[in-house]
Amino acid sequence: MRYPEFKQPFNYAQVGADILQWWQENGIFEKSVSTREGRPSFVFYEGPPSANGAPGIHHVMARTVKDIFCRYQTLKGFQVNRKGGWDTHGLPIELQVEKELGITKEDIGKKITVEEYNQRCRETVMRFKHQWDELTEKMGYWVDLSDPYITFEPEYIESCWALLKKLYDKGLLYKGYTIQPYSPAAGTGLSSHELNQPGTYKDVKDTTIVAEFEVKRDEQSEKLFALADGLPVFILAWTTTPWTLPANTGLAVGKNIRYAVVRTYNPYTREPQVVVLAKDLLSRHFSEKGAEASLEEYKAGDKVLPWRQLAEFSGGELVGISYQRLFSTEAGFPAFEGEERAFRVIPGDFVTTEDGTGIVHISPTFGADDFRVAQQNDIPALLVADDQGKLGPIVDRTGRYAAQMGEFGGRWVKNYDGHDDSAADYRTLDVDISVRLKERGRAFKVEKYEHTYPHCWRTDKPVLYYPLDSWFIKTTAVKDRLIELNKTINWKPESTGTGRFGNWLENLVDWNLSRSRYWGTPLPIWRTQDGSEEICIGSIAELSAEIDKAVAAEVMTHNPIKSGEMTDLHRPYVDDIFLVSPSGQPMYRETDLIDVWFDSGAMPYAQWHYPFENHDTFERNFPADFIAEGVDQTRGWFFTLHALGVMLEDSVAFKNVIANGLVLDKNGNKMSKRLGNAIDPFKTIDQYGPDATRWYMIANAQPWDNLKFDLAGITEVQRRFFGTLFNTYSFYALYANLDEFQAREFDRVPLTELSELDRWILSKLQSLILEVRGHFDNYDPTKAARAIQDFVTDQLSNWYVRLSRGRFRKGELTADKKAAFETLQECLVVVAQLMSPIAPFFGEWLYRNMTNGMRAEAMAKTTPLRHESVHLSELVEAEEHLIDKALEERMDLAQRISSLTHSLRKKSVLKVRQPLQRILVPVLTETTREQVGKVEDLICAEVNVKHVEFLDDTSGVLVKSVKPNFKRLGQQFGPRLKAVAARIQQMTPEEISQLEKVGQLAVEVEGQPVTLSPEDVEIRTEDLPGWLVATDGPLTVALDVTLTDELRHEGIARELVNRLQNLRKDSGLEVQDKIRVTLGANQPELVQAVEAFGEYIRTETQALSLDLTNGLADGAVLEFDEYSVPVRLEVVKS
RNA sequence: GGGCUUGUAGCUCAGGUGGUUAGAGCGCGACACUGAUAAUGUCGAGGUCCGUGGUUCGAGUCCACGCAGGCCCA
Repeated sequence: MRYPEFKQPFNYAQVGADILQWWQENGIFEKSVSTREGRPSFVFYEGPPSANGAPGIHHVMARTVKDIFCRYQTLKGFQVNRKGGWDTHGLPIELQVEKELGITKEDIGKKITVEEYNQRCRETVMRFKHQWDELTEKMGYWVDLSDPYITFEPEYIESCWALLKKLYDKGLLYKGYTIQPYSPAAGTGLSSHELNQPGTYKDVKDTTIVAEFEVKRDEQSEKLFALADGLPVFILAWTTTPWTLPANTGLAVGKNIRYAVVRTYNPYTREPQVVVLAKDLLSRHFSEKGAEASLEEYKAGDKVLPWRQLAEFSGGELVGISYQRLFSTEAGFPAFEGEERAFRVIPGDFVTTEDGTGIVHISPTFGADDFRVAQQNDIPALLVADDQGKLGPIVDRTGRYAAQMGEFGGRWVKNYDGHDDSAADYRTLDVDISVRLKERGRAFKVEKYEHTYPHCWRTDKPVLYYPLDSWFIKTTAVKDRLIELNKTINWKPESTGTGRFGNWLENLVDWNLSRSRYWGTPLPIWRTQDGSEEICIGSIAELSAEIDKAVAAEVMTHNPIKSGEMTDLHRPYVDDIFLVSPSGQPMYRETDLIDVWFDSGAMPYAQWHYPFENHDTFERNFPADFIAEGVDQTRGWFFTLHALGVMLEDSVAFKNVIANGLVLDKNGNKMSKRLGNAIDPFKTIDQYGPDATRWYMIANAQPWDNLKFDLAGITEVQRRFFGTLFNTYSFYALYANLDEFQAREFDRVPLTELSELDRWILSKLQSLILEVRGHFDNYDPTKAARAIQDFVTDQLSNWYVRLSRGRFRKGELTADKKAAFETLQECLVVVAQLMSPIAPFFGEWLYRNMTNGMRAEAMAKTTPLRHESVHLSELVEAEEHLIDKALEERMDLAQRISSLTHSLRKKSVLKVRQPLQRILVPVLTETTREQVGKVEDLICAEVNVKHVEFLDDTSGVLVKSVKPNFKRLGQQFGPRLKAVAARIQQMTPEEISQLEKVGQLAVEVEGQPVTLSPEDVEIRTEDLPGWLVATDGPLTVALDVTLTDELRHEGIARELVNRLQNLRKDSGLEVQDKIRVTLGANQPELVQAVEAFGEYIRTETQALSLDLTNGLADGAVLEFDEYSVPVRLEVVKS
């Protein structure tokens, strides 16, 4: 057997396993790289995954996208190195280890040494590596797993250090501080990337306060007191974080916002007072009834708060007013440096009248905007000294009030330590502060309010905005260049590049590098205690040289690098190294680690240990031609790659990028283990096979759209696409083997001798090659997949093979039969190749089944099919001269005429098995007649009629109608179009005829002469009087339903064939088995049919003889229509 | 609140530059075809193309404003 044959049901998962094994045994992946040595390279960067968790189905999606283009470019002849990598540092691993050990950050260095802790991280981070490797192999993702880059290795860290030093030398690395999101529970500042984690922003109900700040009476405020009639005046400010109120040092107003001065009462103490708030927000705080209620008669128990607006001021007029501190030193709260400059009204550009009071309470240590406007207006922050005398905010790093904070000293700002807060009388700090303010008449409104607030993505606790020392990379210095170069990157989809990424670049801030953690790349900067001298280390050698100086200065006892004691650059070892400054001062390492995103952004350099070695390799592999990751990486890996590329090389780091969307469950919900709707990638691949899984993911939606993952979709792909392709192959294999046919690359039937059908499918095939190449080149795998699928199912299987079956089945191996085999063989081999980037296993299976028999000769003659694997082959070029548009057009006509005829048969209840005499096709042009004439045989065979009859003008039976060509007429007539169109629809047959013959027609529309040309209308035939017709656009078909005796007899013959074939099948006969048939001669029509068409019946059913007899009583009976025919069937063993 | 994005049949998706009957597959019902086919064909049921305005002779398509979902950020 030359072509392997397979039984249904076909096991696609097994193909995956078998091909995988064959790849591994024969080193096909390695060969796909090594055989391209010396060819131009296509550079791909693997974004490193972290192996501290099990891979999910979305990883199959992401990696399929990556794999497709690497395989495609390999087919195109490029060498595609794919170095794998692992992302190993960072908070997720640390938190996982803490959880497993049952410790917190505070315990590190106490309950467990940093050394042990980091060792534990190192072990944990690769825990799921074997699962990742297994998935990589099973899904057919080709990446070099044997020599991956690993971000915790000394060489990798050393590269990062070298890059940092380059930035340092360029002045792009600096120490500063900002108000940053900070997670007291995790004990760390949160990067913007971490705050970008899904689920970070949550709706929470907090106690909120509209606090009353009592205005001091002075020159500035006299205009208010002049209205107040002796009452105290308060400024109202709203906050959702009452715990920041004791740190208040200023109030911000909008310069152009209008503020109202209102006479009213304190709702809690019922004291009369005057308050100030934004005019636009009056209705939020006061009712309409209150404006009418008597000011004088307000008393305890009244629900309606009376109020009167006294005056209006702009924010600018309020600036400079002073007010009393809310929590005073007299009440036990601490004095602080610069207090005399505090408690003033200042302008703030961020103030709105969206909510609150239009006045914003400012605590410079707890808000980024606050910090900025406070600095601009010389408002001090409230700072207190810690036990070492160092000044800091009123909240310490664990999220607790400083001891100095009077009655609230030592209180938790939020529940960061997990204390029991379930008791009914439990009161949060926010509540206690509210209560105190209410008692003192300093609260105007206290209420629970639901708003969104960021939470630490891992501990789930609310973040604090908190001042932290930080090292920054000054990305703002190269902002313009980042934007400029970004415009040269081909983003898929484009909007992610221009919108999401581009807008982000437009609003860039400096990159905060610092992380106060343990497991990560240490910041290689040493400083003197006073910070006046510092050094940035760029290599191990440099560090060693500096240690030598320190040893000489007796700051260090010996050099642990030279002695071989220090082989790891992580903490705690680097922290034990002290250097000496030029002035002889000891220098200590800045204890920060760097953002893990620096690690991954550094992979173009660090994966090669550049700049310490592999200069050539780096040069050859920078920048990347292609990367692909999830859209969530936009401000993560995509950004850090780009930023470092621009800052270090003044270049993009990648030229083409696909940002793929999320994989959701079939209902569009996010997959999560908790909800139990997560799809197990291993089970999916085991059950459906890798190819159908990959194909479904790619064909169903564009990679950058979210994918609603539905297993039923894989089944459909498997049935419809892979099933059809498998069957097409099986058909080829079955008949090729029966004929002992072996395709060769030589001695093929010449093109000129091929049938219409052959030349048609080959034309379609070339168009497909062009189309698929175009889509892949354009990084659009979905359109490529859909084009291949449509070709295989609609064109190849459902038209070419369907209409060619007879050619394969019958007789000797004639030139026509050989041509059919060769054409189908050509199509299948090309399809195998085109599909192989998306379905690498099935593509390989099909390619090898189709070509293994040709290999020896191909190798001997060095022809295209010499390659043992489709993935080693070279992508076929479209032979454009084979594309015959006229042929494609007339085949399209054949398909549509057939479809119309089927439709007519259905209406007339005439099954296809019943032959009919003719169909009638009106033709308006000679070319249509010629086109249809060339495919007449195909149509007749498909719809079982004897011939196609054309009707033209001379027949005198055509009824024509016209349809306005709106596109053309609209441009010509504009507003008059409706009238013109109406006139056209009223055209008489004579007018139509004149338009056709003369080439123009003068008519009158609304009293105006209008000249119509044939292009202005579409002339079509719609009806044949006396005939049942079907139409499809300009095509009309009529069916002659007259049945003659001969046609009836042939119909009977075909029924007999059908029943006999079924009987053969049911009896378990093979296709090539011969039979002898005896039929009961019990009906005259039947006897006539058998006599007339006996030869036909015998050929179709492989019958050596076909006899009629009256004596058949027992045995099987063939039943159809009104007939019931006894039959005896004998098998003839050959 | 801002940026980006999606909204077309029960489901998944197509619908260059505006053109008058909005398509496909799946699913559902019926009938048919088939010695490769668990495939396929024909017919049928199923659409206020998210809404409201606007531009235009003409809007699923362009513009504005909304609504709903998603992602990212404040």
